Amino acid sequence: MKNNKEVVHCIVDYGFKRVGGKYKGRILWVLRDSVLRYGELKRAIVGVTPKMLTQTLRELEVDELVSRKVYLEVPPKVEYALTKSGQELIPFIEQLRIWAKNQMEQKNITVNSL
Amino acid sequence: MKNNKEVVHCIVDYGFKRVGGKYKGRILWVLRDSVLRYGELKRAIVGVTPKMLTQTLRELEVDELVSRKVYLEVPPKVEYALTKSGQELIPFIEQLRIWAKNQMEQKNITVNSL
DNA sequence: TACAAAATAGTAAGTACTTGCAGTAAATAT
DNA sequence: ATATTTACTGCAAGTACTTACTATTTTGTA
Repeated sequence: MKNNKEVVHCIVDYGFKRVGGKYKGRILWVLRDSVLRYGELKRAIVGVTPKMLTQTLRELEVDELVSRKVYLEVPPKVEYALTKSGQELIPFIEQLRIWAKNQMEQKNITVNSL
Repeated sequence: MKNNKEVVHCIVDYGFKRVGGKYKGRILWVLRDSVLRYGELKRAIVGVTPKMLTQTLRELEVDELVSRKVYLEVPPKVEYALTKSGQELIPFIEQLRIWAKNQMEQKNITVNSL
């Protein structure tokens, strides 16, 4: 999302710009109750390419929704966790999730993985 | 969003796919408490091109978040309103909005229009 | 000494999303 | 007869977003 991130039209617009994007919601959601290493996230978010995962995590980090902790070991170890702001977003995602669940039931849609 | 809309990885993924996109959130939000004509929406959503607005409204219609009522008059008159599913999404957007508002205050960000 | 492991970085190529611009329809006002 | 109004549609062009693939770092291990 290099997109006019500067041009915010309204508060709702601002909100969606922080959380929008192909993987952000899922990443925040899996981090809701556990700190995860890069590789663990990779396995959790089925379908992400490593490049995309890293890139998305960087954006979340810049926006201060996710924190990154590097352990100086070899092989490398990096842990990702929600920040306070990130945690505050969880109830919101939870609500979307409830809505989505109902929709999927009504429309008889099933999920590919998980 | 022609994007693998078919490939849903999890419930959260499904939810974000319905509401994601550059203008969907804003459109749903302005429709929260009033039925609007195409032209009114156009003025409300600062920055949308007519093409994009139409396209986005079509997607929302297909997803049954928004209803479209055509009056057989000349010049044409078309009204857009939230469906039941669309309305159920409002509390969610409201929550994102509260979060976003806090964030913007903390980060001292201001809005370009509105 | 070559090899594996974990977490990336860089660049080119591909695909999806948006914009811009021209054009349509049909009744009414001029 | 022509202009005006409203809500679009179609297509080409432009921009943003993703993927694919190659490469890097460092230390313990075979």
